Amino acid sequence: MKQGLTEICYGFFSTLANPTRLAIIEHLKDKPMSVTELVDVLGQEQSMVSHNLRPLTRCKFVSRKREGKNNVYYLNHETLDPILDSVTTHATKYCNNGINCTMRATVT
Amino acid sequence: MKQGLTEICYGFFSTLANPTRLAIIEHLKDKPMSVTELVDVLGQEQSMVSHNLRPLTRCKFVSRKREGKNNVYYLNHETLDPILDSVTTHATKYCNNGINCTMRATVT
DNA sequence: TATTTTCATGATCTTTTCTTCATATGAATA
DNA sequence: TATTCATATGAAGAAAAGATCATGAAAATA
Repeated sequence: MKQGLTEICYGFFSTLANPTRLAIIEHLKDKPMSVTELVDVLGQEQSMVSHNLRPLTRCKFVSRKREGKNNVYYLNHETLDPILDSVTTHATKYCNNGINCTMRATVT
Repeated sequence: MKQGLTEICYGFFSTLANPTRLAIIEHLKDKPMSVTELVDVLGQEQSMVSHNLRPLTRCKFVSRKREGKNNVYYLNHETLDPILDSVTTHATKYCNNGINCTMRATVT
């Protein structure tokens, strides 16, 4: 049974709506990296990086591959490149690159 | 001063990461609607609809136009159509249309 | 201008999500 | 096989976001 667009999008966007996960994505854009490498470049705790890799993996935004003693994570460029390009275009055109944005979605 | 991609994306995606706001977007895809009309089709409280229209407006996903005694909201198709198409494509190809997805991003 | 209709906003409580600490697991190497 | 390196997982307190109730404000109309 096919789910509605709203539900699918909710899982999709809420996985992306997190600074740590976005930073991971931004780094994986350049090259695949192991957890330890991500920990180094992000300056975050290992458990935090691992915790955040999980939803990214579940939603297929990244894939994992065991290489020697490392788990190396690969970005799903096919999905994410066009999406991130769209965001950039929108931000440039409508948001002055985010300068005027609160960067929060709070409903109030 | 230009903000990093991560920050811009965070505002962008967290605004989209909400079922009510996504439902609003889905309805506005068909045609512009007033708040009262949205309240009717969504079956949600008026204050809730208004509260959720705010971040959508701030992020320029919708625009507002006063028409008579109504505030009519217009979807930004230019930004949202390609994005939603990308999500659908991803869901079809990688997620079996969301059937296997928890639909939540929870870190644990 | 008083009233109604339409919509926005504020405050508060609830729920969800995040962060951190502690610990477990698994593969490689000594 | 004991140890180490690399990573995942669980649980719990903290923080953020959401839902609801109450109220305020603007435009149209009577």
